[in-house]
Amino acid sequence: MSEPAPPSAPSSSGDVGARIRADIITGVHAPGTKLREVALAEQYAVSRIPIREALRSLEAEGLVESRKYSGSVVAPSPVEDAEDLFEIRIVLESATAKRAAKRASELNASDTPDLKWRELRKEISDILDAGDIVIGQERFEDLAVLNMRFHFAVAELSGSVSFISLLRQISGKIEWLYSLNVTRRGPQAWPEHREIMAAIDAGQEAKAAEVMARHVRRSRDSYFAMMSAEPPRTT
Amino acid sequence: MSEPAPPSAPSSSGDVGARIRADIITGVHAPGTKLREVALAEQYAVSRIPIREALRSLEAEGLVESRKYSGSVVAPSPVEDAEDLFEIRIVLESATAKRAAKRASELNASDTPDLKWRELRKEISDILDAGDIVIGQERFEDLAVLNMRFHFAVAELSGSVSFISLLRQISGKIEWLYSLNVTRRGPQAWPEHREIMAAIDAGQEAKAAEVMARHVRRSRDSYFAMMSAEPPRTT
DNA sequence: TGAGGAATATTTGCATACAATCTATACGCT
DNA sequence: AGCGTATAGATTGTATGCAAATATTCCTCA
Repeated sequence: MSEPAPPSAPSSSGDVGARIRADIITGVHAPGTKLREVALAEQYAVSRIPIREALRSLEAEGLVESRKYSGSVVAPSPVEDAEDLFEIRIVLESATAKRAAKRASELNASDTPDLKWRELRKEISDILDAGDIVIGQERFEDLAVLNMRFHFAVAELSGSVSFISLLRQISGKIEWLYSLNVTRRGPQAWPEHREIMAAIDAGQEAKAAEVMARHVRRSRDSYFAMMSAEPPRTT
Repeated sequence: MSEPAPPSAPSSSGDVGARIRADIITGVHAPGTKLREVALAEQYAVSRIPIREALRSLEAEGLVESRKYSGSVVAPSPVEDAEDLFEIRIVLESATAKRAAKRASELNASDTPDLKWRELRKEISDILDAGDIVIGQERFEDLAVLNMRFHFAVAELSGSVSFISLLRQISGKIEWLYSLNVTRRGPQAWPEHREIMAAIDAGQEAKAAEVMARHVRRSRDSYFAMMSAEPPRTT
Protein backbone atom coordinates (compact mmCIF):
# COMPACT_ATOMS: atom_id res chain seq x y z
CA MET A 1 0.00 0.00 0.00
CA SER A 2 0.85 3.63 0.41
CA GLU A 3 -1.41 4.62 3.20
CA PRO A 4 -1.43 7.36 5.83
CA ALA A 5 -4.35 9.44 7.08
CA PRO A 6 -6.85 8.63 9.82
CA PRO A 7 -9.75 6.23 9.21
CA SER A 8 -12.19 8.35 11.10
CA ALA A 9 -9.89 9.56 13.85
CA PRO A 10 -9.77 7.01 16.68
CA SER A 11 -9.93 10.23 18.64
CA SER A 12 -9.32 10.80 22.29
CA SER A 13 -11.64 12.49 24.70
CA GLY A 14 -11.89 15.92 23.17
CA ASP A 15 -10.26 16.73 19.89
CA VAL A 16 -7.25 17.88 21.86
CA GLY A 17 -6.21 14.25 21.81
CA ALA A 18 -6.47 14.20 18.04
CA ARG A 19 -4.28 17.29 17.82
CA ILE A 20 -1.58 15.86 20.06
CA ARG A 21 -1.82 12.65 18.10
CA ALA A 22 -1.30 14.49 14.83
CA ASP A 23 1.61 16.43 16.30
CA ILE A 24 3.31 13.22 17.35
CA ILE A 25 2.81 11.64 13.94
CA THR A 26 4.06 14.70 12.10
CA GLY A 27 7.09 14.96 14.32
CA VAL A 28 6.18 18.12 16.20
CA HIS A 29 6.71 16.07 19.32
CA ALA A 30 9.78 13.97 18.60
CA PRO A 31 10.19 10.43 19.96
CA GLY A 32 11.67 10.44 23.42
CA THR A 33 10.36 13.90 24.19
CA LYS A 34 8.95 14.30 27.67
CA LEU A 35 5.37 15.50 27.39
CA ARG A 36 4.81 17.69 30.44
CA GLU A 37 1.20 18.26 31.22
CA VAL A 38 1.43 21.95 32.07
CA ALA A 39 3.39 22.66 28.92
CA LEU A 40 0.86 20.80 26.77
CA ALA A 41 -1.97 22.49 28.66
CA GLU A 42 -0.90 25.97 27.73
CA GLN A 43 0.26 24.91 24.28
CA TYR A 44 -3.20 23.58 23.44
CA ALA A 45 -4.99 26.18 25.54
CA VAL A 46 -6.81 23.80 27.83
CA SER A 47 -6.36 22.63 31.38
CA ARG A 48 -4.38 19.60 32.45
CA ILE A 49 -7.46 17.39 32.76
CA PRO A 50 -8.24 16.94 29.06
CA ILE A 51 -4.51 16.65 28.44
CA ARG A 52 -4.24 13.79 30.88
CA GLU A 53 -7.19 11.96 29.38
CA ALA A 54 -5.76 12.40 25.91
CA LEU A 55 -2.45 10.99 27.11
CA ARG A 56 -4.24 7.93 28.44
CA SER A 57 -5.80 7.28 25.05
CA LEU A 58 -2.51 7.85 23.27
CA GLU A 59 -0.86 5.48 25.69
CA ALA A 60 -3.39 2.80 24.77
CA GLU A 61 -2.54 3.42 21.14
CA GLY A 62 1.13 3.00 21.87
CA LEU A 63 2.06 6.51 20.79
CA VAL A 64 3.24 7.56 24.24
CA GLU A 65 4.60 5.67 27.20
CA SER A 66 3.76 6.65 30.75
CA ARG A 67 4.99 5.74 34.18
CA LYS A 68 3.26 6.73 37.38
CA TYR A 69 4.52 9.99 38.82
CA SER A 70 7.11 10.06 36.09
CA GLY A 71 5.11 11.49 33.22
CA SER A 72 4.73 10.56 29.59
CA VAL A 73 7.26 10.44 26.78
CA VAL A 74 6.66 10.12 23.06
CA ALA A 75 7.12 6.49 22.07
CA PRO A 76 10.11 5.48 19.96
CA SER A 77 9.70 5.91 16.24
CA PRO A 78 7.76 2.95 14.82
CA VAL A 79 10.36 2.29 12.10
CA GLU A 80 11.90 -0.40 14.28
CA ASP A 81 8.52 -2.14 14.40
CA ALA A 82 7.77 -1.70 10.71
CA GLU A 83 8.28 -5.39 9.98
CA ASP A 84 5.91 -6.31 12.80
CA LEU A 85 3.30 -3.77 11.80
CA PHE A 86 3.18 -5.04 8.24
CA GLU A 87 2.99 -8.62 9.39
CA ILE A 88 0.13 -7.72 11.69
CA ARG A 89 -1.63 -6.10 8.79
CA ILE A 90 -1.05 -9.20 6.69
CA VAL A 91 -2.61 -11.57 9.19
CA LEU A 92 -5.43 -9.28 10.29
CA GLU A 93 -6.41 -7.93 6.91
CA SER A 94 -6.26 -11.24 5.09
CA ALA A 95 -8.55 -12.57 7.82
CA THR A 96 -11.01 -9.71 7.33
CA ALA A 97 -10.91 -10.14 3.56
CA LYS A 98 -11.65 -13.82 3.98
CA ARG A 99 -14.57 -13.05 6.26
CA ALA A 100 -15.89 -10.42 3.92
CA ALA A 101 -15.86 -12.97 1.10
CA LYS A 102 -17.68 -15.43 3.31
CA ARG A 103 -20.34 -12.89 4.12
CA ALA A 104 -20.65 -12.04 0.45
CA SER A 105 -21.36 -15.63 -0.51
CA GLU A 106 -23.83 -15.97 2.34
CA LEU A 107 -25.64 -12.84 1.25
CA ASN A 108 -25.69 -14.03 -2.34
CA ALA A 109 -27.27 -17.29 -1.22
CA SER A 110 -29.92 -15.65 0.93
CA ASP A 111 -32.60 -13.44 -0.59
CA THR A 112 -32.89 -10.92 2.24
CA PRO A 113 -30.72 -7.93 1.31
CA ASP A 114 -28.38 -6.60 4.00
CA LEU A 115 -28.75 -2.84 4.05
CA LYS A 116 -25.50 -2.05 5.81
CA TRP A 117 -23.58 -4.33 3.51
CA ARG A 118 -24.97 -2.70 0.38
CA GLU A 119 -24.16 0.70 1.81
CA LEU A 120 -20.56 -0.27 2.54
CA ARG A 121 -20.21 -1.93 -0.83
CA LYS A 122 -21.39 1.24 -2.52
CA GLU A 123 -18.91 3.29 -0.52
CA ILE A 124 -16.09 1.03 -1.65
CA SER A 125 -17.12 1.40 -5.27
CA ASP A 126 -17.07 5.14 -4.83
CA ILE A 127 -13.65 4.98 -3.21
CA LEU A 128 -12.27 2.87 -6.05
CA ASP A 129 -13.72 5.14 -8.69
CA ALA A 130 -12.47 8.24 -6.91
CA GLY A 131 -9.06 6.60 -6.77
CA ASP A 132 -8.95 6.12 -10.51
CA ILE A 133 -9.84 9.77 -10.98
CA VAL A 134 -7.19 11.17 -8.66
CA ILE A 135 -4.63 8.85 -10.26
CA GLY A 136 -5.52 10.32 -13.61
CA GLN A 137 -4.99 13.75 -12.12
CA GLU A 138 -1.82 12.57 -10.38
CA ARG A 139 -3.03 13.86 -7.02
CA PHE A 140 -1.34 11.17 -4.97
CA GLU A 141 -1.88 12.81 -1.58
CA ASP A 142 -5.61 12.31 -1.96
CA LEU A 143 -4.96 8.72 -2.94
CA ALA A 144 -3.39 8.07 0.44
CA VAL A 145 -6.56 8.86 2.39
CA LEU A 146 -8.68 6.94 -0.11
CA ASN A 147 -6.40 3.98 0.37
CA MET A 148 -6.85 4.08 4.13
CA ARG A 149 -10.60 4.35 3.73
CA PHE A 150 -10.61 1.39 1.38
CA HIS A 151 -8.84 -0.88 3.80
CA PHE A 152 -11.08 0.07 6.68
CA ALA A 153 -14.20 -0.32 4.56
CA VAL A 154 -13.13 -3.86 3.66
CA ALA A 155 -12.57 -4.56 7.33
CA GLU A 156 -16.08 -3.33 8.04
CA LEU A 157 -17.45 -5.59 5.32
CA SER A 158 -16.17 -8.46 7.42
CA GLY A 159 -18.59 -7.36 10.11
CA SER A 160 -16.10 -8.30 12.82
CA VAL A 161 -15.98 -5.50 15.33
CA SER A 162 -13.03 -7.06 17.12
CA PHE A 163 -10.92 -7.09 13.98
CA ILE A 164 -11.88 -3.56 13.10
CA SER A 165 -11.05 -2.44 16.60
CA LEU A 166 -7.60 -4.00 16.43
CA LEU A 167 -6.90 -2.46 13.06
CA ARG A 168 -7.87 0.89 14.50
CA GLN A 169 -5.48 0.20 17.29
CA ILE A 170 -2.46 -0.07 15.02
CA SER A 171 -3.62 2.57 12.54
CA GLY A 172 -1.89 5.25 14.58
CA LYS A 173 1.50 3.62 14.22
CA ILE A 174 0.84 2.81 10.57
CA GLU A 175 0.11 6.45 9.87
CA TRP A 176 3.17 7.41 11.82
CA LEU A 177 5.26 5.00 9.80
CA TYR A 178 4.14 6.46 6.52
CA SER A 179 4.36 10.05 7.62
CA LEU A 180 8.10 9.57 8.05
CA ASN A 181 8.64 8.83 4.40
CA VAL A 182 5.93 9.05 1.82
CA THR A 183 5.76 6.29 -0.76
CA ARG A 184 4.65 6.66 -4.34
CA ARG A 185 3.16 3.21 -4.80
CA GLY A 186 -0.44 4.38 -4.82
CA PRO A 187 -1.06 3.96 -8.55
CA GLN A 188 0.36 0.41 -8.63
CA ALA A 189 -1.63 -0.54 -5.55
CA TRP A 190 -4.97 0.56 -6.91
CA PRO A 191 -5.66 -2.25 -9.38
CA GLU A 192 -4.89 -4.66 -6.58
CA HIS A 193 -7.71 -3.14 -4.58
CA ARG A 194 -10.11 -3.98 -7.39
CA GLU A 195 -8.72 -7.49 -7.50
CA ILE A 196 -9.36 -7.84 -3.77
CA MET A 197 -12.93 -6.64 -4.12
CA ALA A 198 -13.53 -8.97 -7.06
CA ALA A 199 -12.48 -11.95 -4.96
CA ILE A 200 -14.70 -10.80 -2.12
CA ASP A 201 -17.69 -10.24 -4.38
CA ALA A 202 -17.20 -13.68 -5.86
CA GLY A 203 -17.23 -15.15 -2.41
CA GLN A 204 -13.81 -16.72 -2.92
CA GLU A 205 -12.60 -16.78 0.66
CA ALA A 206 -9.17 -18.29 0.14
CA LYS A 207 -8.42 -16.12 -2.85
CA ALA A 208 -9.56 -12.95 -1.12
CA ALA A 209 -7.24 -13.72 1.79
CA GLU A 210 -4.34 -14.55 -0.49
CA VAL A 211 -4.76 -11.49 -2.69
CA MET A 212 -5.01 -9.21 0.31
CA ALA A 213 -1.93 -10.78 1.88
CA ARG A 214 0.03 -10.33 -1.33
CA HIS A 215 -1.15 -6.75 -1.59
CA VAL A 216 0.07 -5.87 1.88
CA ARG A 217 3.33 -7.77 1.31
CA ARG A 218 3.93 -5.71 -1.78
CA SER A 219 3.37 -2.52 0.08
CA ARG A 220 5.73 -3.73 2.75
CA ASP A 221 8.41 -4.48 0.17
CA SER A 222 7.84 -1.14 -1.47
CA TYR A 223 8.17 0.53 1.89
CA PHE A 224 11.47 -1.12 2.73
CA ALA A 225 12.83 -0.56 -0.73
CA MET A 226 12.12 3.12 -0.37
CA MET A 227 13.50 3.16 3.13
CA SER A 228 16.84 1.72 2.08
CA ALA A 229 17.03 4.22 -0.75
CA GLU A 230 16.21 7.19 1.43
CA PRO A 231 16.50 6.59 5.18
CA PRO A 232 13.91 8.35 7.34
CA ARG A 233 14.62 11.58 9.09
CA THR A 234 15.70 10.64 12.58
CA THR A 235 13.89 13.26 14.55
CA MET B 1 -7.01 -23.40 25.99
CA SER B 2 -8.75 -22.58 29.19
CA GLU B 3 -7.40 -19.20 29.98
CA PRO B 4 -8.50 -16.33 32.15
CA ALA B 5 -6.43 -14.13 34.44
CA PRO B 6 -4.42 -11.03 33.53
CA PRO B 7 -0.94 -11.32 32.01
CA SER B 8 0.42 -8.49 34.06
CA ALA B 9 -2.74 -6.42 34.18
CA PRO B 10 -2.95 -4.10 31.15
CA SER B 11 -3.90 -1.80 33.95
CA SER B 12 -5.48 1.59 33.86
CA SER B 13 -4.25 4.71 35.56
CA GLY B 14 -4.35 3.78 39.20
CA ASP B 15 -5.43 0.40 40.39
CA VAL B 16 -8.95 1.76 40.53
CA GLY B 17 -9.08 1.00 36.84
CA ALA B 18 -8.01 -2.56 37.53
CA ARG B 19 -10.77 -2.90 40.10
CA ILE B 20 -13.46 -1.61 37.77
CA ARG B 21 -12.06 -3.84 35.08
CA ALA B 22 -12.29 -6.86 37.35
CA ASP B 23 -15.83 -5.91 38.35
CA ILE B 24 -16.88 -5.76 34.72
CA ILE B 25 -15.31 -9.11 33.94
CA THR B 26 -16.84 -10.77 36.96
CA GLY B 27 -20.25 -9.36 36.17
CA VAL B 28 -20.56 -6.93 39.06
CA HIS B 29 -21.21 -4.32 36.41
CA ALA B 30 -23.47 -6.02 33.91
CA PRO B 31 -23.28 -5.31 30.16
CA GLY B 32 -25.41 -2.34 29.22
CA THR B 33 -25.18 -0.81 32.67
CA LYS B 34 -24.65 2.92 32.69
CA LEU B 35 -21.49 3.67 34.66
CA ARG B 36 -22.12 7.02 36.30
CA GLU B 37 -18.98 8.74 37.44
CA VAL B 38 -20.27 9.98 40.79
CA ALA B 39 -21.65 6.57 41.65
CA LEU B 40 -18.38 4.87 40.78
CA ALA B 41 -16.50 7.59 42.62
CA GLU B 42 -18.16 6.90 45.93
CA GLN B 43 -18.29 3.17 45.31
CA TYR B 44 -14.51 3.01 44.91
CA ALA B 45 -13.91 5.80 47.41
CA VAL B 46 -12.07 8.15 45.08
CA SER B 47 -12.94 11.30 43.21
CA ARG B 48 -14.29 11.44 39.68
CA ILE B 49 -10.91 12.21 38.14
CA PRO B 50 -9.29 8.78 38.50
CA ILE B 51 -12.63 7.25 37.57
CA ARG B 52 -12.71 9.18 34.33
CA GLU B 53 -9.18 8.19 33.42
CA ALA B 54 -9.90 4.58 34.21
CA LEU B 55 -12.95 4.74 31.95
CA ARG B 56 -10.80 6.05 29.12
CA SER B 57 -8.45 3.11 29.44
CA LEU B 58 -11.32 0.66 29.64
CA GLU B 59 -12.81 2.28 26.57
CA ALA B 60 -9.58 1.66 24.69
CA GLU B 61 -9.76 -1.96 25.78
CA GLY B 62 -13.30 -2.20 24.50
CA LEU B 63 -14.79 -3.03 27.88
CA VAL B 64 -16.90 0.12 28.03
CA GLU B 65 -18.35 2.40 25.38
CA SER B 66 -18.52 6.14 25.85
CA ARG B 67 -20.18 9.02 24.07
CA LYS B 68 -19.44 12.63 24.77
CA TYR B 69 -21.70 14.14 27.40
CA SER B 70 -23.59 10.89 27.45
CA GLY B 71 -21.45 8.81 29.75
CA SER B 72 -20.14 5.29 29.62
CA VAL B 73 -21.92 1.97 29.50
CA VAL B 74 -20.51 -1.50 30.00
CA ALA B 75 -19.84 -3.04 26.60
CA PRO B 76 -22.02 -5.91 25.41
CA SER B 77 -20.96 -9.32 26.58
CA PRO B 78 -18.13 -10.62 24.40
CA VAL B 79 -19.87 -13.93 23.75
CA GLU B 80 -21.14 -12.55 20.46
CA ASP B 81 -17.55 -11.86 19.44
CA ALA B 82 -16.20 -15.17 20.69
CA GLU B 83 -15.67 -16.48 17.17
CA ASP B 84 -13.76 -13.33 16.24
CA LEU B 85 -11.69 -13.34 19.40
CA PHE B 86 -10.54 -16.89 18.85
CA GLU B 87 -9.76 -16.22 15.22
CA ILE B 88 -7.73 -13.21 16.23
CA ARG B 89 -5.83 -15.35 18.67
CA ILE B 90 -5.24 -17.94 15.96
CA VAL B 91 -3.71 -15.50 13.52
CA LEU B 92 -1.79 -13.45 16.07
CA GLU B 93 -0.48 -16.28 18.20
CA SER B 94 0.52 -18.52 15.32
CA ALA B 95 2.45 -15.53 13.99
CA THR B 96 4.22 -15.02 17.32
CA ALA B 97 4.99 -18.74 17.57
CA LYS B 98 6.48 -18.64 14.10
CA ARG B 99 8.60 -15.65 14.98
CA ALA B 100 9.72 -17.25 18.20
CA ALA B 101 10.85 -20.30 16.27
CA LYS B 102 12.71 -18.08 13.84
CA ARG B 103 14.51 -16.33 16.66
CA ALA B 104 15.34 -19.67 18.22
CA SER B 105 17.04 -20.91 15.08
CA GLU B 106 18.90 -17.62 14.70
CA LEU B 107 20.11 -17.83 18.26
CA ASN B 108 21.15 -21.44 17.80
CA ALA B 109 23.18 -20.43 14.78
CA SER B 110 24.90 -17.52 16.45
CA ASP B 111 27.20 -18.05 19.41
CA THR B 112 26.34 -14.91 21.36
CA PRO B 113 23.77 -15.89 24.00
CA ASP B 114 20.70 -13.66 24.30
CA LEU B 115 20.19 -13.02 27.99
CA LYS B 116 16.54 -11.99 27.81
CA TRP B 117 15.71 -14.96 25.64
CA ARG B 118 17.28 -17.43 28.06
CA GLU B 119 15.44 -15.78 30.91
CA LEU B 120 12.10 -16.09 29.15
CA ARG B 121 12.83 -19.62 28.09
CA LYS B 122 13.55 -20.52 31.69
CA GLU B 123 10.32 -18.91 32.82
CA ILE B 124 8.40 -20.99 30.30
CA SER B 125 10.02 -24.17 31.51
CA ASP B 126 9.01 -23.25 35.04
CA ILE B 127 5.47 -22.53 33.91
CA LEU B 128 5.22 -25.86 32.12
CA ASP B 129 6.61 -27.75 35.09
CA ALA B 130 4.34 -25.91 37.49
CA GLY B 131 1.44 -26.81 35.23
CA ASP B 132 2.21 -30.52 35.44
CA ILE B 133 2.30 -30.25 39.20
CA VAL B 134 -1.01 -28.46 39.63
CA ILE B 135 -2.58 -30.91 37.18
CA GLY B 136 -1.41 -33.72 39.40
CA GLN B 137 -2.99 -31.95 42.31
CA GLU B 138 -6.10 -31.17 40.25
CA ARG B 139 -5.91 -27.49 41.10
CA PHE B 140 -7.33 -26.31 37.79
CA GLU B 141 -7.87 -22.70 38.85
CA ASP B 142 -4.14 -22.24 39.16
CA LEU B 143 -3.73 -23.82 35.76
CA ALA B 144 -5.75 -21.04 34.21
CA VAL B 145 -3.32 -18.30 35.22
CA LEU B 146 -0.34 -20.46 34.26
CA ASN B 147 -1.93 -20.93 30.88
CA MET B 148 -2.27 -17.20 30.36
CA ARG B 149 1.30 -16.66 31.44
CA PHE B 150 2.48 -19.33 29.01
CA HIS B 151 0.84 -17.74 26.03
CA PHE B 152 2.17 -14.31 26.85
CA ALA B 153 5.64 -15.65 27.48
CA VAL B 154 5.64 -17.26 24.03
CA ALA B 155 4.52 -13.96 22.58
CA GLU B 156 7.43 -12.28 24.31
CA LEU B 157 9.80 -14.87 22.91
CA SER B 158 8.84 -13.54 19.52
CA GLY B 159 10.33 -10.23 20.56
CA SER B 160 7.62 -8.35 18.69
CA VAL B 161 6.33 -5.60 20.91
CA SER B 162 3.53 -4.78 18.51
CA PHE B 163 2.18 -8.31 18.62
CA ILE B 164 2.43 -8.44 22.39
CA SER B 165 0.67 -5.12 22.64
CA LEU B 166 -2.21 -6.32 20.48
CA LEU B 167 -2.56 -9.52 22.45
CA ARG B 168 -2.70 -7.45 25.62
CA GLN B 169 -5.39 -5.42 23.97
CA ILE B 170 -7.73 -8.35 23.53
CA SER B 171 -6.75 -10.10 26.74
CA GLY B 172 -9.44 -8.21 28.60
CA LYS B 173 -12.20 -9.60 26.42
CA ILE B 174 -10.64 -13.04 26.45
CA GLU B 175 -10.66 -13.05 30.23
CA TRP B 176 -14.20 -11.78 30.19
CA LEU B 177 -15.18 -14.55 27.82
CA TYR B 178 -13.80 -17.25 30.04
CA SER B 179 -15.06 -15.76 33.26
CA LEU B 180 -18.61 -16.29 31.99
CA ASN B 181 -18.17 -20.01 31.85
CA VAL B 182 -15.11 -21.81 33.07
CA THR B 183 -13.78 -24.61 30.93
CA ARG B 184 -12.08 -27.74 32.16
CA ARG B 185 -9.79 -28.30 29.20
CA GLY B 186 -6.64 -27.31 31.05
CA PRO B 187 -5.18 -30.80 31.44
CA GLN B 188 -5.71 -31.70 27.78
CA ALA B 189 -4.21 -28.39 26.68
CA TRP B 190 -1.02 -28.74 28.64
CA PRO B 191 0.79 -31.34 26.53
CA GLU B 192 0.03 -29.15 23.53
CA HIS B 193 1.98 -26.38 25.19
CA ARG B 194 5.03 -28.60 25.37
CA GLU B 195 4.54 -29.52 21.74
CA ILE B 196 4.49 -25.85 20.84
CA MET B 197 7.67 -25.17 22.74
CA ALA B 198 9.36 -28.17 21.16
CA ALA B 199 8.65 -26.80 17.71
CA ILE B 200 9.92 -23.37 18.72
CA ASP B 201 13.08 -24.77 20.26
CA ALA B 202 13.72 -26.78 17.11
CA GLY B 203 13.38 -23.63 15.08
CA GLN B 204 10.61 -25.16 13.00
CA GLU B 205 8.74 -22.02 12.05
CA ALA B 206 5.94 -23.54 10.00
CA LYS B 207 5.32 -26.30 12.51
CA ALA B 208 5.32 -23.92 15.46
CA ALA B 209 2.71 -21.79 13.73
CA GLU B 210 0.60 -24.78 12.79
CA VAL B 211 0.73 -26.39 16.22
CA MET B 212 -0.17 -23.14 17.90
CA ALA B 213 -3.05 -22.57 15.50
CA ARG B 214 -4.37 -26.06 16.13
CA HIS B 215 -4.01 -25.54 19.87
CA VAL B 216 -6.10 -22.37 19.84
CA ARG B 217 -8.64 -23.96 17.49
CA ARG B 218 -9.06 -26.80 19.92
CA SER B 219 -9.65 -24.45 22.79
CA ARG B 220 -12.15 -22.61 20.64
CA ASP B 221 -14.00 -25.82 19.86
CA SER B 222 -13.90 -26.79 23.49
CA TYR B 223 -15.30 -23.40 24.42
CA PHE B 224 -18.21 -23.63 22.02
CA ALA B 225 -18.95 -27.20 22.96
CA MET B 226 -19.18 -26.18 26.57
CA MET B 227 -21.24 -23.14 25.69
CA SER B 228 -23.85 -25.15 23.85
CA ALA B 229 -24.04 -27.58 26.75
CA GLU B 230 -24.42 -24.88 29.37
CA PRO B 231 -25.32 -21.44 28.01
CA PRO B 232 -23.73 -18.49 29.82
CA ARG B 233 -25.54 -16.56 32.45
CA THR B 234 -27.02 -13.58 30.63
CA THR B 235 -26.32 -10.90 33.16
C1' DT C 1 -55.30 10.31 25.15
C1' DG C 2 -51.15 11.02 22.91
C1' DA C 3 -47.66 14.03 20.97
C1' DG C 4 -44.72 18.04 21.09
C1' DG C 5 -42.12 21.20 23.59
C1' DA C 6 -40.27 23.86 27.35
C1' DA C 7 -38.37 23.95 31.96
C1' DT C 8 -36.06 21.30 35.41
C1' DA C 9 -32.79 17.97 36.91
C1' DT C 10 -29.04 15.13 36.25
C1' DT C 11 -24.62 14.14 34.29
C1' DT C 12 -20.54 14.90 31.97
C1' DG C 13 -16.60 18.24 30.70
C1' DC C 14 -13.33 21.39 32.33
C1' DA C 15 -10.70 24.63 35.32
C1' DT C 16 -8.55 25.72 39.67
C1' DA C 17 -6.36 24.25 43.94
C1' DC C 18 -4.01 21.13 46.94
C1' DA C 19 -1.50 16.73 48.18
C1' DA C 20 1.73 12.98 47.02
C1' DT C 21 5.71 11.52 44.64
C1' DC C 22 9.71 11.81 41.93
C1' DT C 23 14.03 14.23 40.51
C1' DA C 24 17.87 17.09 40.86
C1' DT C 25 20.94 19.77 43.46
C1' DA C 26 23.71 20.52 47.32
C1' DC C 27 25.60 19.15 51.54
C1' DG C 28 28.12 16.16 54.75
C1' DC C 29 30.73 12.13 55.63
C1' DT C 30 34.31 8.66 54.68
C1' DA D 1 37.48 13.24 45.50
C1' DG D 2 33.67 10.02 45.68
C1' DC D 3 29.47 8.45 47.42
C1' DG D 4 25.33 8.45 50.15
C1' DT D 5 21.86 11.35 51.98
C1' DA D 6 18.89 15.18 52.74
C1' DT D 7 16.58 18.99 51.24
C1' DA D 8 14.28 21.87 47.70
C1' DG D 9 12.17 22.12 43.35
C1' DA D 10 9.39 20.38 39.83
C1' DT D 11 5.78 17.25 38.16
C1' DT D 12 2.21 14.15 38.44
C1' DG D 13 -2.06 12.42 41.06
C1' DT D 14 -6.36 13.75 43.17
C1' DA D 15 -10.13 16.55 45.12
C1' DT D 16 -13.50 20.23 44.85
C1' DG D 17 -16.32 23.56 42.31
C1' DC D 18 -18.51 25.44 38.32
C1' DA D 19 -20.09 25.52 33.30
C1' DA D 20 -21.96 23.06 29.24
C1' DA D 21 -24.69 19.53 27.41
C1' DT D 22 -27.90 15.91 27.75
C1' DA D 23 -31.78 13.34 29.73
C1' DT D 24 -36.10 13.61 32.08
C1' DT D 25 -40.26 15.48 33.67
C1' DC D 26 -44.24 17.91 33.29
C1' DC D 27 -47.24 20.90 31.08
C1' DT D 28 -49.84 22.41 27.10
C1' DC D 29 -52.45 21.57 23.15
C1' DA D 30 -54.50 19.08 19.35
